[in-house]
Amino acid sequence: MIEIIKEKIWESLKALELQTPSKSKINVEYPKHKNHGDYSSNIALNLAKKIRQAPWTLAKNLAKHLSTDPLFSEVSAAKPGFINFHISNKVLYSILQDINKFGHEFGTNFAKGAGKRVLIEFVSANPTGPLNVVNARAAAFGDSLANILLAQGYHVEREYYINDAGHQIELLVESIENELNRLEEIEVEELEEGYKGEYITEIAARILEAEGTTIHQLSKKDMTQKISDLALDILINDQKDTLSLFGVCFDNWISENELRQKGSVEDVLAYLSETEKIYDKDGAVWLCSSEFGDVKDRVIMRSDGTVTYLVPDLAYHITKYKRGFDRIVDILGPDHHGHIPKLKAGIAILGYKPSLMQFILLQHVTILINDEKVKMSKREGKLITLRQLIDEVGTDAARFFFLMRKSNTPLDFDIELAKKRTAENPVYYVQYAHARIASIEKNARKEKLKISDFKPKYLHRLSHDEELNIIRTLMKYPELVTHISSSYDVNLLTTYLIDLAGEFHKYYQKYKIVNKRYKELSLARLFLCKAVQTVIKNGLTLLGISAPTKM
RNA sequence: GCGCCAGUAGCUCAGCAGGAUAGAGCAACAGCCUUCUAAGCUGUGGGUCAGAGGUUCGAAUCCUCUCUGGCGUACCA
Repeated sequence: MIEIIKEKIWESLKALELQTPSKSKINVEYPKHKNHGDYSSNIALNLAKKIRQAPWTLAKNLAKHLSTDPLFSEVSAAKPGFINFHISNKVLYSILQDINKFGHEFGTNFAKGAGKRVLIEFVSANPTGPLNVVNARAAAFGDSLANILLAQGYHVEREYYINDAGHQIELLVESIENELNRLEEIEVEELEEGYKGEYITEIAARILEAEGTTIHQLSKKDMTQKISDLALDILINDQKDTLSLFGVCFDNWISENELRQKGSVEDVLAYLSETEKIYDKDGAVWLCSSEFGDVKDRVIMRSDGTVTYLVPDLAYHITKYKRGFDRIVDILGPDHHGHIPKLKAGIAILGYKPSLMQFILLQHVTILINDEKVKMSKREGKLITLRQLIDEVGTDAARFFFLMRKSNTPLDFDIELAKKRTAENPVYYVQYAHARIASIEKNARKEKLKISDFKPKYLHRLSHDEELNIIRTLMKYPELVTHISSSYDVNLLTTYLIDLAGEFHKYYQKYKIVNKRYKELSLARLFLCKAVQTVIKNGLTLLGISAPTKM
């Protein structure tokens, strides 16, 4: 609708033989106050200076010209020079018809993405333990964003990068090996840094069960390899299972280990040395990242000859470029933001366009139980895992809660609230609106009111402010989804659904929907309810949350 | 020190593609179930949008500085 109005304004300016700005400069927005109409534009204020005309006169002229358009019931000029648009009821009614006609496709806009290829990498947790709450936030966010981009016609691939190589894996294997020995009452020494927690014991026990004591007959090297293979297999599969419980499925699982075996690390080092943007210092090899926006240069090869994390990560990102994506999105945890400038610099040095990459940083998640913050420590193995979260509050509530906040603000996750089955809990509030409508429809069937008997001419029975306002809210849905596909503010959809559900609950409370004495009115209201239900369901689906018909 | 993110009602936060009187939920208080699910609804109170400048016809929104908090600033990943 916003686009249509922009178009209309542009045509009007042309018709009035005024200087026309580019359409993208025309601003149309939702006014804060209802008596300012459904949409408003400040075009007269912005253009006044250029045209040397008072904004007020310009606004009046434009309003007069636009008010003949059947799209609007009223177009008026307001105080300093705003133009306020009131959409005609007829158009509002036609939106309801659109919603019920398009059903689950209402709110899609495939033309926007037009098949452009987008890669979204998210979660990518170390396979050194179960998924934690920040991983969970990333999973909910990345998956929902992917859904939204898909609905806008982008060709999206969800990707998980498995960091199954490097120092952390060595530590993991050492920890398990130690635990294995401990289980068999072989004397062990405490590891200084190593992984703790029940899952280490569990994995050790499972390996023991699968392999028996024969594992000790292997050479040290073979045994380490065996443990590594088995442990990673267990951990990665556990992550996959948990994610799928959470409703998240990845298209690609990329293994760092495999990339390394293909020699991509050596390749990157070779490319880098050709660029002359690396140098030796203090026995290590450094990258001139500071020339490309980083705060300082970075080591890429340590004095012991091993490469730092940056190198395989560059190798990995090059594969993203080579696969020809139009947009590369990385969703990262809060502890990774220092990594972005290095990566961008490296990419630029290697001759790729850093501007194709977009980074989304998720902030911390704090778990609250009975208003108390739960302290977590990975080293001690004390953490709340995604699996526990799913068991405690369920996938629907967890996903909704993770998506209520902007990605770049910290999130407090109140477990008690997420478990509540009352209006305080926004998930239930929204889902209940959907279920309630299903229930109303059931009641209508009992009363012999069939939605198939509905006729468009009944729509004018929807005349209350509440009814028209609900349609206005429904009308915003498609442009909201489009907006989110560029801004990545997935939280706006969550908020929108809460608002829509609220409007509906209030309406329900005030007006009787099914009343067989007033057939036309009842059918019109059922038609409205159906549309509300469709939009709630479509929205929840994008968020990866179920829309139950009974609660 | 430098960098990133944030600071809006008692609490948790929306709003920040500059707009016309700053919003919701919770908490507090007062109400609504012989009526399509009370997992719901109605009403009341509550604010120097951290502070100071600047840009603008117009700033919670953009810019600069200050203060406060979180994180980063590894030859960790």
